[in-house]
Amino acid sequence: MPRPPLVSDEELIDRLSTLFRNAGYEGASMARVAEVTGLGKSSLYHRFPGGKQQMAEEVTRHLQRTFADRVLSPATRLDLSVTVRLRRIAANLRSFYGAGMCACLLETLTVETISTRTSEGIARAAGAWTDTFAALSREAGIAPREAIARAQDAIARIEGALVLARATGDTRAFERALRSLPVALTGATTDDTRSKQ
Amino acid sequence: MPRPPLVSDEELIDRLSTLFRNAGYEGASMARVAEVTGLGKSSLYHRFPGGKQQMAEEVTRHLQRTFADRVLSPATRLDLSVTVRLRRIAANLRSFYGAGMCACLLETLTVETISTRTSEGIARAAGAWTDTFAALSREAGIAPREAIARAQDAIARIEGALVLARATGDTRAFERALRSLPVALTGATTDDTRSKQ
DNA sequence: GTCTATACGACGATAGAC
DNA sequence: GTCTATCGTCGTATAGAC
Repeated sequence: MPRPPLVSDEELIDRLSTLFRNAGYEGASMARVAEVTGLGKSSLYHRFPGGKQQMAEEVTRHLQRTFADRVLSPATRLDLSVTVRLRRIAANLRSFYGAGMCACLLETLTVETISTRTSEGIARAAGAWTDTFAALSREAGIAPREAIARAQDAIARIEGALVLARATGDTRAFERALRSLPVALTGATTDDTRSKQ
Repeated sequence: MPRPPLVSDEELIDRLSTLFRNAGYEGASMARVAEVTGLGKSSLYHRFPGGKQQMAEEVTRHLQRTFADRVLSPATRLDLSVTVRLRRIAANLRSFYGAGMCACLLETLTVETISTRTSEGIARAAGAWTDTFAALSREAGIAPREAIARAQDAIARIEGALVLARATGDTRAFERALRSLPVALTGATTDDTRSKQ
């Protein structure tokens, strides 16, 4: 009769995700992994035969799912206006990133040397986020190509605000990025650089 | 009679800066440092008695100076209009960041565990950049508080575009961030989230 | 499935010769 | 000022008992 695991798979990947997000790939040493999960190293290699690389891959997948569920899910609430949906997404982003004080895997995992599989996962996550924002922008009447540009620009502003917050401790740019999200994706703009491209 | 160094101080800090920018603090192992500088480890500890931490501090200072000289210097060209100065700065940013494919110390050095002195240097560099942009914005007639907000937002957009480029390989958001820089700091905006703050 | 014990390399840093 | 040789520590990963 197989022995039940001390820590459920759900719990395990959840704690791993938190660690990888805040410490990055190289900062998340096996010692710290063992510490935050309460498991010995051998147990971890039993659950992740591929070692740290496999952990990074599964963390990437898990955070992408979590992001879709806990952040982007209002995007498909067709009963709400696009603006209201974006306001809800902004609120979700605020809590997901701890009001600007939490890092994003896009930033922490792209600095370090990681496997091709993991960086492909990161690229896919960025793509999914962009697609969601672009779809909302199109739904608000923005032309397809400009919708993609607006989506990328909005995400860039959010990510950059997180970088700035980590560097300076000032989270106001993050707050403004969230506040301006509905306008950035749906509103009129004085920025004529997009149409010229 | 003292023996002249194999590599000049200038050359040394320059190669170190390139390495730290692209590999980050933990990725810049002493082995790689020795490799790119052509010096042995002991020589490096002779020139940097404080070890890697001292290297990081001096790289931070050096890059801040370089950034001021090679990127932000048009800001004080009082003979040019603010818009023209910003276009020149945008061009400088493009070459400084390798058209979007080079990382920024703000991103790479804030992920990893570094000394307080170094992170203070990073914060100072971010502050200097913000101050320069905010001064230009004020010069264009923007109110002081909003000028700071615009400066932060413009920097966030640039930094975030670099993150996105590293994650996806798509540098178009970076290009747009540079193109819209003059308007972002000086022009009218439909973004009413700033004044509400 | 989890543990203790350990292998083995890479890390940052140092000693001492030249 | 630079080198070779080496230290101790921590990294990932594994072996084998329970």
